[in-house]
Amino acid sequence: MRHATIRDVAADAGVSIGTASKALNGQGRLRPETRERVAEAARRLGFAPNPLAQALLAGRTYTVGMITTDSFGRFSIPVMLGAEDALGAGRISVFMCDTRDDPEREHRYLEMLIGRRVDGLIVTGRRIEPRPPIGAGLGVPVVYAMTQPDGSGGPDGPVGSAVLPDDVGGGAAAGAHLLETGRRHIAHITGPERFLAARLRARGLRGVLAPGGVPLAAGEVLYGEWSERWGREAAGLLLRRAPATDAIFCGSDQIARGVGDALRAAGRRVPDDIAIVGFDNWEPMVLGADPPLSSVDMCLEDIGRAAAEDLLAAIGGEPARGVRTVPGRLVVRASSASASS
Amino acid sequence: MRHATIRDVAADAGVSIGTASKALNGQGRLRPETRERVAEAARRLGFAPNPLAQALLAGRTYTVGMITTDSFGRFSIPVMLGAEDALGAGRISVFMCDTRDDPEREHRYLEMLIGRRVDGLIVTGRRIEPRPPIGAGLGVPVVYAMTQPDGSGGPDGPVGSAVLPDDVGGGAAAGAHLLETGRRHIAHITGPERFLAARLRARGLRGVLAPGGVPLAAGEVLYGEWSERWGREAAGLLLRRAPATDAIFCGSDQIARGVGDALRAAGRRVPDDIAIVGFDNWEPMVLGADPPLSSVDMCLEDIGRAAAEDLLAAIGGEPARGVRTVPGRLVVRASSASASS
DNA sequence: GTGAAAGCGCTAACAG
DNA sequence: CTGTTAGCGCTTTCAC
Repeated sequence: MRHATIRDVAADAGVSIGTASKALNGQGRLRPETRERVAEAARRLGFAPNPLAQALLAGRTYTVGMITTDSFGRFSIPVMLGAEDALGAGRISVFMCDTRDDPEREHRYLEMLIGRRVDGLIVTGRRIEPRPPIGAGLGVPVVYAMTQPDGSGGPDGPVGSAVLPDDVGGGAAAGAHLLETGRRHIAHITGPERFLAARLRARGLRGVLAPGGVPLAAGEVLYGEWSERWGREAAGLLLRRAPATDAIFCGSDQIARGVGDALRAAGRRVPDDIAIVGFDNWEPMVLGADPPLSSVDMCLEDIGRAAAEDLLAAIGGEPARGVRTVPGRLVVRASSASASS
Repeated sequence: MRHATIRDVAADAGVSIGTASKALNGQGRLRPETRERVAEAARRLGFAPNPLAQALLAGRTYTVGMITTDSFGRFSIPVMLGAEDALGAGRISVFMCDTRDDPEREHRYLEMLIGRRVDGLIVTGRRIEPRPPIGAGLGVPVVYAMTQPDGSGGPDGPVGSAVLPDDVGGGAAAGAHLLETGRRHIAHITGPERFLAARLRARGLRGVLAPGGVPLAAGEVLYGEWSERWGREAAGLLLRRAPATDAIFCGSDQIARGVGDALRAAGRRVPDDIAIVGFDNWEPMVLGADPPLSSVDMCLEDIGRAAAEDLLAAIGGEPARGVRTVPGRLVVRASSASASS
């Protein structure tokens, strides 16, 4: 099944190639009847223009490269999905590249993508900390999603814009929800302090507790790891240090799972004695828990979509600047129902 | 930074375009010194041939389309990673397409990929049951990974080959391991019976129990759902029906988690009283569990890699036929250590 | 209104 | 050994 070319269409319609092209693209002035004849021929032959030829001529490929350092992990996947969705709607195809966090692979992919004349690049990651920019003077727009370039981009100014989740807002939403449901001894167990996301979420939480004069249970944020194990360990610690705790906001759903297990083992009921709110809204984790976990959803697909929109705008000549944040949303489930008291 | 063209290189080296091409591609007979001069010019100018032009001419794009129905879920991601890895090594780039299980989207993507003249297609899924073939007479080879086409492919014979995990082997490995570690009352809790994967895993387990005259604890496979909730429920059921059970092989890690929680709640110790083996070796699940879960790893990346290899072979004119199975491996962790007795 | 011709960047066949 | 030519499929002047 060879592809029909415009030549075939022209022959079939009894016109020249140039005329056929004009007819198909609505260019120039042609007799409507000619246009129709060409359209008809194209339809009959199942003609579709060869994008390679078009690209060669136009210098635009309608492709973009998506580079992830995250092995398509839990975070970058939804981001990529959202981006792919938004780009696909604009008839843009996506080359996917997984660098496995290897700078050398990243470089190879970058060369390949530029070589293939992509119209733009989306770089995704698993951590929001600034990373070395992917390259300067590439000649194509770059948008970062779930990660951001460090520095201000060198001599040429910023090398691209970035779209990030609203970690501060997420922490605040969790805190507000716990306050609203009557909790007054709220603790925070989260990942390593060196993670910007952990610090921002903590800041968001503090931001809503402080105005109400509600201190953090245990007096401080319990930084540790992003693991269930740490959740279990920290919960034990917390029960000893601050037995009055009636709510725990966790920096991840995995931590929340560990916390839940430890509370149950210690004979505390969730949510009656202690409410739990997680972060990520990672379905298998939050729905598998007993009771199901309330959690902050970063709306990763929206981040991807936003990044794609910014990229399309940049390709169109209207580059976004700086960092943009996408709001998340709190999903309330049984683990943080109102205290029964 | 405009891309240097072969014309620039030719000019810089003081030769004609044709000569430059030959020099760069090692064709024809040229004076070594000329070759060197051209190579030098290319290097200096950072020349890289325009793949669009090459593709236009050669009718090969060195791109393949990867279509997933799974929204890049837990199963298709590692598969895609493996495939992308193997293809990337062959300098082939991957267009990624997520159909969200929507036949119409699938069709759109298919048209787009064929239109872009991909050299081949990889179709991945989340279930191994036969699915409607993606299309017949596409003119490009297709390999299915983690899914397979139904029918025998219509008038033209099979429309492509398929690469699947070894579910039977996985079930057998789990059973053998439990027998070897001294368990004799082995139960099986798994997902819905309508899932081929569930039936195959059960078959594998039975295949190793039967020869040793070891009956299945509770007398039958407990089919249910792929969820923690079902794991909890089924474990309760099992303890009532077959209190002597000393090992449970679970059809998924999520089920295994639920089982573990229920056993703990019932006062049974893992692994001392009852061993647990899961399936999928899904790291966040198996490592987060307490104790960490033994689990069967389907080696999804290998499946992807195998699919990519088959596709490359097919593109090269040596299409694979039928269904190929990739061996998994059992990862033993604390949840199935030998009975202490 | 329509056709002929040039050219996007490259390779392959043929002259010289 | 090297240069010239044709052409992949398409769009876009520019004549007619």
